[in-house]
Amino acid sequence: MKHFPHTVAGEAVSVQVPEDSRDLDAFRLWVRDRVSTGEIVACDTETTGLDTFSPTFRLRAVQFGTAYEAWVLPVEISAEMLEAARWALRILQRLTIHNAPYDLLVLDRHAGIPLELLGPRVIDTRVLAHLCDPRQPQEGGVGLALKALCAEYVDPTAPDTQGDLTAIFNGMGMTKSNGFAKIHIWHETYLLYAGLDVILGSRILPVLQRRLTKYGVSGRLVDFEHRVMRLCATMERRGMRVDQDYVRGLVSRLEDEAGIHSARALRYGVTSVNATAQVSAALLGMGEKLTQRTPSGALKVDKAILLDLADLDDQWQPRETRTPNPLADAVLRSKRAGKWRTSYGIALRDGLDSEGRSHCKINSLQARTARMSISNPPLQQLPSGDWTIRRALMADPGHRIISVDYSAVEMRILASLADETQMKRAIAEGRDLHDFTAELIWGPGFTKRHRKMGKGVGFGKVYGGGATTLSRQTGAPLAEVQAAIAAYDRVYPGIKRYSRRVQREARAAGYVVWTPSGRRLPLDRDRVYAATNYAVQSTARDVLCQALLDLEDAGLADYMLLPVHDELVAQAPEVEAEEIAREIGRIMAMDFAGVQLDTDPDVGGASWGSLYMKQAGVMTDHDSWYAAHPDAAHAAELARA
DNA sequence: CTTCTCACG
DNA sequence: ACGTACGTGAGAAGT
Repeated sequence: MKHFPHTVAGEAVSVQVPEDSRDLDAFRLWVRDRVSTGEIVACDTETTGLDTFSPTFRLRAVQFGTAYEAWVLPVEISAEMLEAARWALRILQRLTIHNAPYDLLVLDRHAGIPLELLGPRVIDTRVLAHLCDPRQPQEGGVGLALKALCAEYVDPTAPDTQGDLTAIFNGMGMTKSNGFAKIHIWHETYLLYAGLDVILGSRILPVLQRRLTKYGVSGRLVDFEHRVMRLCATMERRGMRVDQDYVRGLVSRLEDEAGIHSARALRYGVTSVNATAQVSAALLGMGEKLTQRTPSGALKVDKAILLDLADLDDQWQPRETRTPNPLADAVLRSKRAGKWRTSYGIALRDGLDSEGRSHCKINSLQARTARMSISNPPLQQLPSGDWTIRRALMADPGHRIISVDYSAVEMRILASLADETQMKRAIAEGRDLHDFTAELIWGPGFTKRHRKMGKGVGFGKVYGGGATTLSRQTGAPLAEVQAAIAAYDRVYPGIKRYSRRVQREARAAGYVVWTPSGRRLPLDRDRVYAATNYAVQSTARDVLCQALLDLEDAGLADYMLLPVHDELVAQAPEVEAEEIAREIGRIMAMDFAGVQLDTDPDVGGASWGSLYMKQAGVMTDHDSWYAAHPDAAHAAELARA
């Protein structure tokens, strides 16, 4: 047995590392004691990296611990060691893990402990930390990292285990990314830190629980978030099939396209299209005027500005308002192709599991407002105006892709929270909200432009923006925007009233917005106007999460693939896809405090991209299911027109 | 590491 | 009294 004494918060603690069968007997005795006392045991894993689903990934150690004692099981050295860890994971009824989805998926895939078995017994301290304070360090919060939480609440002198190990890796000629795979399993600091992490995890749990009680965050919300976390972990485990041949072709096409347009840019002296200083200098040299500046004072040359110079509208169609600037055009096209190639093409090409599936990370509780985020690859941010990227993602063989989204969910939630009579009436009557708004303000003869303005003002309300920004965003004259906002406030008095109230209540509560779900959202003192947005965005997120749980209760969890803010992407076998989509839509639809939240189910073909194809010919040419069902392609074209 | 840009809802 | 656009993840370039 290896034994490392250490100090945490001025108290002696001990890290034990079994080396053989006899040592494991002592471990088992310790585990039995923990079972009989009913203590919550902290658990953690050490692995070769973060790419849980990669074919080269390995589990190296499994740790268990309480406030004073940790056991580090180097499971990679023997089947017996792994079996002891598996036994402990099965027998321990109450565990705590920091960032549980990671370890749950590691143990599910690499230790044969099903997520469904272990998940319900785990309290995730990262979830508790988010419910206490969702702010990241850069936003003035403690953050959600175990290290930062412990420095704040347990022991400011506790070592930065991750950071220190990185330094050790560097000193041994390894990097942060390969060090966890290469460092020797008996490296003493590695083992000590592996043990300290569970001791710290064990100590942070009661601190966070007390804070939640103090703040008045309900146990119901804690349970809700744990269920959502587990359900998202099952989606992460399922992953999504990638059409690898298609992706390789896509990457190569985008590479060619980026090359052609960067060669065009080179003719104007721009050697790197992503170097904004080069681009702005070259444009000035061509006689263009650049007036907008970035926060740091540099000349701004973003997409909107380049589209103007290239005489293109936001759909990249010629506007014929000026002579197109060829450099602006080349930079735009080269940058887009380059970004799509690296951020989406290569991200989807690499990092797949052995079956060619992509397992994006679903962070079920991430943003300031509790919104989810998705990374590696960022599947929530794939281009939606064009089907070519999403075409790479496929339903399982014999299945079709389904998407069910909420209609104007944030506006509807705002109407409900604000109890805005007119708006609620429009929703109840099934009216298009932006048409209704335009008609209220400008009368039955309202134009498309009026509708767009009304919609923009609505967004401004949701975001807490003002006339200046809206005018800048839409390009509409300031006076016109101001008039529209005034008219909006006149026809929807409840919205302004609610906005004032939620800001007043947030100030009174110590700069905290409380959502209907009982979530506390700290507010920046100098951005109190964001209160409305926080309440609306966070509530919309809670609505989708409740819907996910309702779908699970209805036995539909196996069909889910990915949540996307106000939408669920799913799949179902061809023969029942239409029916499953309707059923998902029916269950997701709900009454939210007197306002109906409607859903819009859509069924595509074999690829996610098929949902974004507008013409039947494109569907039959580029999606295998539609190729075999051309009549359905024509029906889909009509439905999407 | 920061800045800028760009993809999404 | 007045006005404030919300939330993410990621790559490239430059310091």
